[in-house]
Amino acid sequence: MLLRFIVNLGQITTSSVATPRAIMLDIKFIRENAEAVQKAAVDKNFEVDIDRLLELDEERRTLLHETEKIRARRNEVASAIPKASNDERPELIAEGRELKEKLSTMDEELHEVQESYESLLLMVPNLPAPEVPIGDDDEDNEVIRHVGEPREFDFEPRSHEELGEHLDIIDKERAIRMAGSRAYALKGAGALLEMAVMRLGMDIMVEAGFTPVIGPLMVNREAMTGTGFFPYGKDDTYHLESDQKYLVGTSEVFLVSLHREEILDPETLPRFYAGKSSCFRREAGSAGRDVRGVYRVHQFTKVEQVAICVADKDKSREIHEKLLGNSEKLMQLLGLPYRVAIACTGETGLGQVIKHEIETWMPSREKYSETHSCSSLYDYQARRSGIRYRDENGETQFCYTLNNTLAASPRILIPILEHYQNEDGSVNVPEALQKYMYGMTVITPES
RNA sequence: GGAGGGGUGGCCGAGUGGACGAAGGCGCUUGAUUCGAAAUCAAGUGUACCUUUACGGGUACCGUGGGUUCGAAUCCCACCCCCUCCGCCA
Repeated sequence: MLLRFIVNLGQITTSSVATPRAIMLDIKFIRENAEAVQKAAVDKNFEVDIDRLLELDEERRTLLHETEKIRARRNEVASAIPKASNDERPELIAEGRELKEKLSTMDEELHEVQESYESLLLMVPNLPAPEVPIGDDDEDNEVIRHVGEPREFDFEPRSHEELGEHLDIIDKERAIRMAGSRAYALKGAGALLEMAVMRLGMDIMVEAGFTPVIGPLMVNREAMTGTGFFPYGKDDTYHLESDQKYLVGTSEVFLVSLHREEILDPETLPRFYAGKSSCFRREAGSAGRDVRGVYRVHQFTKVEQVAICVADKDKSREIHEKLLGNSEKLMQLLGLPYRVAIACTGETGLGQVIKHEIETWMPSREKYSETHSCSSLYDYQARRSGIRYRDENGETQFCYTLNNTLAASPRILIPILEHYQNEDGSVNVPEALQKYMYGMTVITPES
């Protein structure tokens, strides 16, 4: 089985040996469900050796126990010294010195074990929900409903690329000249169209009670690891080397990280956020794929939904449907034909429990293609990010997180342009977008 | 970019080598008082990991990481962040 990602372990740093933080699936859970976890990794197409992890866990705990015993004695000796008589003191100091030596070698060993352990732990995937079909690629996704019908053209429809050029609203040639492959520029009605979709999207979000957020697009490694994009997604992420910052591939990174290392008041849950941001993706390993048009680009704009809720599967599922519903609402307002599918295991990301994709009909591709992705992660991100709440027993619990695309452009412009095109190469503006387009109803080369 | 100041618990704030997981205050919880409340008094009040059937015990955490020491919130080094002034700037 081909591995989806090439893993770079080199730069993962771990938290201190003395205070291991919960950073992944609960190790106790992994211990008790080793087989299921290993199966999840195989089904999801991630390579991780659970047996090795458990071995390291065993070693780690043994060393932890031993070092803690030495530390306890060291503390005892150290506090006895000031009270000791002059006769006793040299002996105690000698013992302390000895303990220090012992501790330093053992600590080093523990450190190494801990580091391997945590690196491995970061790569353990979350378990997919039972209803997720097992499979390798999107061929194995399970379509659960269709909404709308692909348009029957009584003329030869043009691709969005042709339309974009004809209308002079998508300029790839000039953009590529200054920025390289997969670059594009939206001009005139093209730029307005993108902004219109984003504004419509944000209106839906605000009406639904989501808090709009514009957040940092350059973030540190902790935010990337905390949201589960590192270590696996590292190759797909732009790195600003001189500042040790990374460009986010989605506003999910800053929306989830908003509450990093916080204990939230459960009264304030669930929290709903809508982020609007540029998104940056290197698209590593996809050279030569989807090179036509603006389907797969390095930089795009997105309105994203994020929810943080209590650790309850039913509640999470309820919110999942709500997020999905918001996106479908947008699609229906845009009047675009789409279908909804459950992503199979091979298409389900490291932390994802279940993912629904909205796939929109794209005439030029002659198929439904992904425009939205709605994911439940349970406590996967919250563990890594330290987002907790206090339950009714006063115990801290990790929150559950979810996210879904509300609208991503320019990809969403593809079905809009292609679906609403006219025989003369003009494009009708969907009614829902007209008010954000200064009343423009049709895009022509002159408009 | 240059010069200086600073990061301690939910908050404020003390602490410059041992009695400090950390004074004091505020806040919060519980109890006493009260018909009830306020005020007052008393007790409690961080996070995580390891261990234990349990009661409990242990370890770590004073921005982060290293170092010195029998012993570090306290001393040393590096980094991160915040504030003030200067420079530059949408």
